[in-house]
Amino acid sequence: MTQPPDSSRPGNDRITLTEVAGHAGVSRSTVSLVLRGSPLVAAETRERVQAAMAALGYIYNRGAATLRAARTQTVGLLVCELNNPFYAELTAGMDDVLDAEGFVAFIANTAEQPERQERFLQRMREHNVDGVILCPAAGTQGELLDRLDRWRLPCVQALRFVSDRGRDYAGVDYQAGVETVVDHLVSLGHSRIAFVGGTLDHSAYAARHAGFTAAMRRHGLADDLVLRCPLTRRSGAEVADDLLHRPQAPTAALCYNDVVALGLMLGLEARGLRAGRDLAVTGFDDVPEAALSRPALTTVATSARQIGQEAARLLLRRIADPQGPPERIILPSRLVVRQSCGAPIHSTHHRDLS
Amino acid sequence: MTQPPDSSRPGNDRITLTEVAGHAGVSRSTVSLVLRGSPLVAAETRERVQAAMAALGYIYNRGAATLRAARTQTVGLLVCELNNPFYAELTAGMDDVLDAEGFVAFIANTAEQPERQERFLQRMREHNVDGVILCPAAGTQGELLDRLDRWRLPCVQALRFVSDRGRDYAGVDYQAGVETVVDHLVSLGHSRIAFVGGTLDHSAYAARHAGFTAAMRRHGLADDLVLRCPLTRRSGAEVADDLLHRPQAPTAALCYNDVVALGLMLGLEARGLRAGRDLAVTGFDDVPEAALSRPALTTVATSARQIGQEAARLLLRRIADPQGPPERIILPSRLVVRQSCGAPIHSTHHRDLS
DNA sequence: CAGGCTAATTGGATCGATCCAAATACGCAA
DNA sequence: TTGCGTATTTGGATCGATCCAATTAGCCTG
Repeated sequence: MTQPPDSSRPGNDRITLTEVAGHAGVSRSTVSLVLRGSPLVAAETRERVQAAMAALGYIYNRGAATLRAARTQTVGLLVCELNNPFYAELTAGMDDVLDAEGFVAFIANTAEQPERQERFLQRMREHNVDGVILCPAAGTQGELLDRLDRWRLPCVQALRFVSDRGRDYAGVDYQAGVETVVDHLVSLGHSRIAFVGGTLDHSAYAARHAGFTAAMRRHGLADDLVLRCPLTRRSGAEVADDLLHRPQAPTAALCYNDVVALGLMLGLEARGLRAGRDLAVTGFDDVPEAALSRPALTTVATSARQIGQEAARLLLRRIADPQGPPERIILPSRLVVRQSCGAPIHSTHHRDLS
Repeated sequence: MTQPPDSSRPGNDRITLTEVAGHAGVSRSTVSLVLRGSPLVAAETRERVQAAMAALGYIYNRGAATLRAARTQTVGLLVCELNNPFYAELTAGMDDVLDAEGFVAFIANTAEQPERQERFLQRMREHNVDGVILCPAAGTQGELLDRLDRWRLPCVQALRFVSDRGRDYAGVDYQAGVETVVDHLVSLGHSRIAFVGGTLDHSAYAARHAGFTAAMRRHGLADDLVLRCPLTRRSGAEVADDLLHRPQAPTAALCYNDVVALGLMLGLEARGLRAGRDLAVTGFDDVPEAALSRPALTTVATSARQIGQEAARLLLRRIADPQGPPERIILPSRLVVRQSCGAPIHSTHHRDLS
């Protein structure tokens, strides 16, 4: 009927700064200064306090600190598609930089759902994050960024943007990447080139499509062969028929990303056709499988990890200086020519491994 | 020389519960009760308070709440290798469940470094997480779990464990998975089978190796052909020579995971050999590339996302009831027979897409 | 030795919520 | 009208840190 006599109340055993102060024979204020590495404290005192902290097993209570101090040393990562290996790499890159600066990141997978993204943002605000890195879900309204401003919540957009006017952004030069691919295909003699894949509207789609259009026009070629389809292997495979049974069938398919390209190659194979011989196929991202498929996929390499690192760096800078000038970091991409575009097939000895 | 006159102090504009109370004409206590959904509050009052919150744009300050309340609604995710697509999927699964319960997760990539893992754990404690999901870095000492106990920090191990005696764990039945592979290879007539890959010692390695040994002995076969190598494509390729130039060369290589297996297949090819014809090759994980390689890789499918979900569920249960009985969830794996093990080659029409 | 200056330390108020015991309001029976 | 039980509401103390103005200690100089 009563509490068990020996019941040690849960969580009551946490050592506080006051207890450390008692043990070290100084005031709370001094311990607090030591915690924050203030130069005001005498070396001898500092050591005594640190010894006390070690002896008692003191753990800093950031929640308490946050109540007074401005910062929490936390940031939010809102990723539009966490299960995609590309974003995994990106996240790892962010983690590298944040860890080095003593920050911890909340992670959230918005799964391309704006309302989920909204929910997570609220939650992050409740947790008082110092800023967020956002890969905006497709369909995100531009008004969101204004709200972030009003909330005074520093935000860096990564890989995609709702708007990048006057805002921090880290991404890849998708347009130039696609243009390089077109140039390469044209140099191989192709003139009917299709742009394949992508259903959602966001800046990353727009940029690639713009690259396609710009390069085609530059070469005086028609840029109207655009097939939108979901970014899955399956849809890539299914689009093969549509592509080949047109009045003027293209001789090359420039795919939105590797996943679609790999799917398309499977679709061709299932029809007894082969990429690189019957249809030139190219991808985008250079996922590990690209080097591995037969024929190996010509694609554009982007360094996901590095983008993650840059985005984190931008955010930390913005947190430190909210008024500073906005920065855009656009990393270059790199054309990786393999066999799927019809270039001469090399010996497998030279295939790249990862 | 003085502050600009209009300088609105940063962060001073946050609405507090007290202001909501004033606006709604009730006390702070009442607002607090509304926030926590207490049934004590009269419906009419509740509505008035909620209207005030909406009108003022109130944001709950969890940091402040944490100071008094026991819970933070946050957990930590310590992943040993975040950039691996497998873990990306796992993380997405955890996120699904945590989101539904209103929790947010801190993420940390330990990158197989115990000291990094240690650092993150301290940081999570500072942030007062309610619990952690741990994929222990290779080399983690068993003593860590005791410390977690002492800290009263609920912990669920996932995919690997340091020790699972009396502890929560969610993972895959690696041993059974490997045994199935051995059985299949034996049924195809193989008797000299090598176990290839893995350098780090952890439970996931031990379980697979145990499966190999058990099944081989069961069939009365020698289980001593074990080649340890790093889990990269490159090492997989390099191991091919070693494998083939032994006095009694094996006829099958059961690889630790798909990455090594895919590498090994490339190594064979570079020597003019072919998996499934000159050497049976199998993998583990069923990564997307497995279905895509030529020949397609026979492997064992595990559902990463589901494991993530289960691990999160276990953790939430443990947080709710710290004294409850420990639970182990072992999900089954599934043999996926493709061409790399020497089974008859099917038409590509039947190849599975993802 | 007083006075001034720097270096180091300190106590009390404070952040924004929760907890708890106590106060108040209301309805109804005696 | 009083008394009492139930339903609501409330003020003050509290969590564990930080901030700030004020104090104390130590040293040098004239």
